[in-house]
Amino acid sequence: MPKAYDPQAVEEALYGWWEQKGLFQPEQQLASGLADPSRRPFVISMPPPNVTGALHLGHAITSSIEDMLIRYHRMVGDPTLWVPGTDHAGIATQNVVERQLEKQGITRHDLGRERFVDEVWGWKAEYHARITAQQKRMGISCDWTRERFTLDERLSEAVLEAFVQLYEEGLIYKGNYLVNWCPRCRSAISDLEVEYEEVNGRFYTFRYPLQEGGFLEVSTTRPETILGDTAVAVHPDDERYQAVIGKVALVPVLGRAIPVVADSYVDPAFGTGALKVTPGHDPNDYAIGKRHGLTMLNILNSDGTLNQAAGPYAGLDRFAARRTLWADMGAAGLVVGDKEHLHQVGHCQRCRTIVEPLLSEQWWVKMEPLARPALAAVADGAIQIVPQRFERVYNHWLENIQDWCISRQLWWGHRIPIWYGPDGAMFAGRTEAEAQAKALARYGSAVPLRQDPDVLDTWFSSGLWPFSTLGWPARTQDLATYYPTTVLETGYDILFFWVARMVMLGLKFSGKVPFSVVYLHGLVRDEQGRKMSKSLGNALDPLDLIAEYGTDALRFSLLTGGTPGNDLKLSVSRVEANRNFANKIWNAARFVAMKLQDSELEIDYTDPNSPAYRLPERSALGLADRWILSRYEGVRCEVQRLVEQWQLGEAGRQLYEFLWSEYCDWYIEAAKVRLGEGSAAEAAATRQVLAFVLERSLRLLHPFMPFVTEAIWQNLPGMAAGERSLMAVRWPQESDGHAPQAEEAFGRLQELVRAIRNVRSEYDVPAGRKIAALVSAGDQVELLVQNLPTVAMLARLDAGAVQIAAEVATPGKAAVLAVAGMTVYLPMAGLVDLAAERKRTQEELDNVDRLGQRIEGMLANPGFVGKAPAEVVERERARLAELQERRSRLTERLAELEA
RNA sequence: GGGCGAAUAGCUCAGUUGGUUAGAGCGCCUCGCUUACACCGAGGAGGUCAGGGGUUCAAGUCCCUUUUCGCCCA
Repeated sequence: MPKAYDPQAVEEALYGWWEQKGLFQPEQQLASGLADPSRRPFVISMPPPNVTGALHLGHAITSSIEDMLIRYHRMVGDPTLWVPGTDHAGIATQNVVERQLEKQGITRHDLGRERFVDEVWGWKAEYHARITAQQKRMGISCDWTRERFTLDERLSEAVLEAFVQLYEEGLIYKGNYLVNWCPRCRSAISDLEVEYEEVNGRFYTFRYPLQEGGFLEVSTTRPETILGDTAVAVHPDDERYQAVIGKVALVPVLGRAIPVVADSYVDPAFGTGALKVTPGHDPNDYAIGKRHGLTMLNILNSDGTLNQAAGPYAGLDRFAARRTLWADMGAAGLVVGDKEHLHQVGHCQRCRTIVEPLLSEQWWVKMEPLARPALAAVADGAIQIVPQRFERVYNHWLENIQDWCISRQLWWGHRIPIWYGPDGAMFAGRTEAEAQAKALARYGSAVPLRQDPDVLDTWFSSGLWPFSTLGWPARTQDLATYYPTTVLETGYDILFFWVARMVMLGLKFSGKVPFSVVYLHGLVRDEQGRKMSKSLGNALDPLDLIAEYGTDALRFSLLTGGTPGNDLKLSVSRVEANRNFANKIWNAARFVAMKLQDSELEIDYTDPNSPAYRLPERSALGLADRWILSRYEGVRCEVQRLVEQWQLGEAGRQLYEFLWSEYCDWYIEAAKVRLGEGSAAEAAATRQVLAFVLERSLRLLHPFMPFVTEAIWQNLPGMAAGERSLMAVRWPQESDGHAPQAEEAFGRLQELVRAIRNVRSEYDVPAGRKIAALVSAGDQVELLVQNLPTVAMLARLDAGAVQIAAEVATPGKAAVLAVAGMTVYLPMAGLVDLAAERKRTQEELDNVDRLGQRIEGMLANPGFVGKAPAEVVERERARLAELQERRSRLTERLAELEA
């Protein structure tokens, strides 16, 4: 093993080897005997990345968490399936390709639909290879043989089936309503795809001429919509405007006559209290228009220019029209003024263009009937959301759900399976033939049919993902075995977009919840908490981090850097620290492997999937052995509990702490003594314990850091034999290491060693100098005598010059420690400064007194003694006794110093 | 306007049935190449757990409230 762990040297080869072993597939897990066929499969549908996207930290955190869960469950023995795939991402992908064509001066219309779509498929092929290669760098153990793409033939069949069923049940309908229109994408988008941003706009106030003379002052943020006004509204109770209700106003410039209506929607306190009403371009005005039977006028073309309804302004872009109209109105004396105005403006999620509400004929899904069962699934616990607080967000959205606009005026996507007859009649069909058959039934003869040109919202197909990937609508074996899936893991930002829709569609089409747990992670942000973005230039590329620090370091950082549902600020220094952690384990393993060489290790091969280092007889174990075995068992138990409770970060942190601060810092150091100075039997026992704890810890850590753990495991004698993989070794069962007395006793030795090191440091004793010690050990003589070699090595004492007795004679010039129930004298001729000793002792005494008083206060409180659990009271009593004992030692010492 | 989250060491964060003197990483200070590791080891400094009130024998943790920041929804 090289001196430093080099991730680049091992990762890609290990990944290829894992993949080739086939154990990412549940069939292989069962065949190898790793998975237990009687256990319920553990299944995750991977959130499919955009096929033309590049791996970013959002994918990286998703991969890290899901792979951690998958590896854990595979080791536990569940038949484990992780279904990967990519999403065609309609608008996003079409935009990317269009922009690319633009560079060559071509628009998609130049190519025509068919050639354009071919072009996108070409892109898909190229970028698909790139994104999956990038995902593999993360080490994800998903079943690539089951990889899917939302536009695959089988998945497209699922989309058609879902659409036709919903259509036939009346849950999908076509209608002319107000939609969010992106003039750049030239498509409708759904409510969710509109992002509101605060914009510093202007608030324009002008005079609305009345037919009978006079004016009504009205304000707007979008003057160009004046051209689409079909009413002016005031509040019915507004005294200022009683006289104008029912009168006729004239649209500026156009002179169109429109009514003045009374509607209580109008806020008399806002602006002038009179509202221009544009039902064709504003959702609130649309509602007013419906109530008053107003004309719905559309003044916009699909590209955001004004249409014929705008009269002289036709052909102008909406913003140019705004300026021109306002200037014209100024010339006509209608302008009152304008001022700065901060307001929320809707932008297209994909291209940031300002969205226009627009009347348009689109396809919709009726949501309320789908939402009700989805609410119930969470309410009755069929689906558990982690963290639980997101249930409220989920509920609120579903309780106030709006119908979903699913048609997009794009070319890249699933085409709407509706055909129109010559008279406009609609025929839904899973195939054109099915539609034709329906048409034949209606017309009695074959007629030419025209398919709807639009495609479906990408999220419509994503909503079917957990079951379409498993074969639905066909009744496949996979569907029967692996559906419903177990966990849906994703970022909280797509709770509505994706999660809620999968629940609704899953319940609708499979009659079952699509997953029983929703685990939501936070967004990865930069160190200042800003969203990572290309334009800010603060985006960290996971591949760069992997190249510099290794995949395990990145994974561990993402897993332990935060808590579920909360955003995670990723700092490079943290990744670096975790790279160091990987190196630390690597070196601990180097040490162990070196010590194991040529020794005969006892290995139990009973379970071919789980070779195990045997433990020595209990009687052969030293205190440090019993201590580390007990700590190992504690951590094993805790890690398992935390993982089962979705506290993955805490589980990882505990492993870090255990391996570094206990196994490396204390156990390995202690082991050196018994390996070097102990009997052959002691050395052999120590080797077994070193190997046992390391190997078991590697299993526990493997789901978090798969590469370094596997690379080390391959080097452990007797484990891999060149073919076994740590990935497919059983998760450790409970061991019988639990030994609280050993933990207590070793803890005392640690306390003692720390105290001596502290004094050495205070007195600047060089590390190389071994010092003498006299210890009044009271009833701990035996503990100390037995472990003297260890303590001597750790505290750098001269073992030959250590005197231990229940009470030793007080030496002269010595530093004195009252610790762990003992008094330790460190005679350091010429070094001890009496004044400094007095000060140090006094400070310690003060500290002991302070603590003692606190506890005395608690114990004197009848409420505490009476109401606190007995064990808590008992613990405090014991602590007090110990403090009192320490206090008397310190007082004694102080008296000596002052004498 | 409604909802949610955050506020803990200089920085980034843990702290999940309320119970030892509140922890880690990085940074900082002092030592040290002690035969796994300088991607290291030993020791140390550093916190009125945002403010206020309450519940409790006991509050960083539960309740109320205020402030600041962020997000979601309308």
